[in-house]
Amino acid sequence: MNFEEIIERTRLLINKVSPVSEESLNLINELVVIEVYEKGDVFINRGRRNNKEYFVYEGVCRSFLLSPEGEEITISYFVADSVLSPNKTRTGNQISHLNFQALTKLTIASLDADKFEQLMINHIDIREFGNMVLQNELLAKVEKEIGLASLNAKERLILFREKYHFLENLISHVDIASYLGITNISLSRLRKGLME
Amino acid sequence: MNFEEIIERTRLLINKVSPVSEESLNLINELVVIEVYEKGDVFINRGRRNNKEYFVYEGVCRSFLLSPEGEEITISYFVADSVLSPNKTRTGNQISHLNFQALTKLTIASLDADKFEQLMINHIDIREFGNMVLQNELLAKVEKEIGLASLNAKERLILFREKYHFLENLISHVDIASYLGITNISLSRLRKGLME
DNA sequence: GTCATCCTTTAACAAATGTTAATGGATTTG
DNA sequence: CAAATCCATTAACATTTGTTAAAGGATGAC
Repeated sequence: MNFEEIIERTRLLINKVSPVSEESLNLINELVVIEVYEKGDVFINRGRRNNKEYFVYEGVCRSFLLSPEGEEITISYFVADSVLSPNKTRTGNQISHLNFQALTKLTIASLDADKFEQLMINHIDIREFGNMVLQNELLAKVEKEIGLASLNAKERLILFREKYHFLENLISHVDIASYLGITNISLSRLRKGLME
Repeated sequence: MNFEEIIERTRLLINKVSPVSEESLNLINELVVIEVYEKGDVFINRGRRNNKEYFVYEGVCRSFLLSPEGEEITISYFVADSVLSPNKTRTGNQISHLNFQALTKLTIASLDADKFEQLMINHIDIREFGNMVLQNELLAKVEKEIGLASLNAKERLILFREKYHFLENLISHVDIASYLGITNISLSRLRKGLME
């Protein structure tokens, strides 16, 4: 991925959220460092230091946690051309609260979070972008919360399909089931039920 | 509530999250406007404009939404000496995504969100405070999400009691049940089951 | 104080989801 | 190619949770 491609990728991704000036785009791109991971790699570990922001250029990843019983619970999915949860929302004292794992080959941009925060402070368009990422993050969480609190599993699966139709044949059903708050056996039953 | 009391209330509340200098405290207090509501009052309406930050001085309130079926779903509770979700996380284009309702007589401080954002930009300790509020907000959401995704209703009720023990005898069980993602009939059964 | 209203509990039954175990298909490894 | 492994499905049964309806208790209005 050459420099030109990176600039275009970043422009596309940022404009999807909240457009910034060409000057701001350049300032952001100066911070970009490309990282590539293989399927299955955990690239942010809960409990370890993390001080970066991330843009997903290619592939799919998820955030997950261990339940009290030691099962992996998928919290969120992140697809190509989207922004990972803001550093401030997934760390405390620079220590990560969550694990992030590549579910396919994954190409991401990483940016120093402190330097990015400075850009947010000094540039209103970058601040707007950052705030919009934050809003979208919370909005997605509230939506998921409502789903878990008010819909049954079948309805949640239907919503999941509307939002992430391409993921169902791409990633493990165990992961999807934990995201939906059910067992993978239930997921299999629901899939069958929805086929008819 | 006189000026001195307000200052002390604010100091207490802010120090619980992330301490700020005496100077910053004064700058924040200059923005404070006291609002008082009665039990049942909805003081932020979904779909209406809102451009304030809020501190809860006395009483309890909740955020809620209507499910697709028109039922009220309680998203979060906010108790005395805590900060309401940051404006940026509960609005989009200054339009509120959520309803907020007083569950008891409620005394809150409201602050102009734009002016508060300027304070965050110009004062690192206030920025730290704001960011910490944000982190706590997300952390609470992730915790709740894990609970909904990985625990059964009985376990969620036990957690709720640990976190909000005093609320169970104060507010409607219909509200609590929707927070836990169950019906109030199930809640009643679980309460009985846990008594033995 | 009595009536009306609201909230919680209880009961009986239905539906959804979990648990355990076995089966079958696909993919990888040797 | 065969064996091994992983993953999804299916089955049988247990448990949890929802639905509907009725009853009991508390609170406030008159």
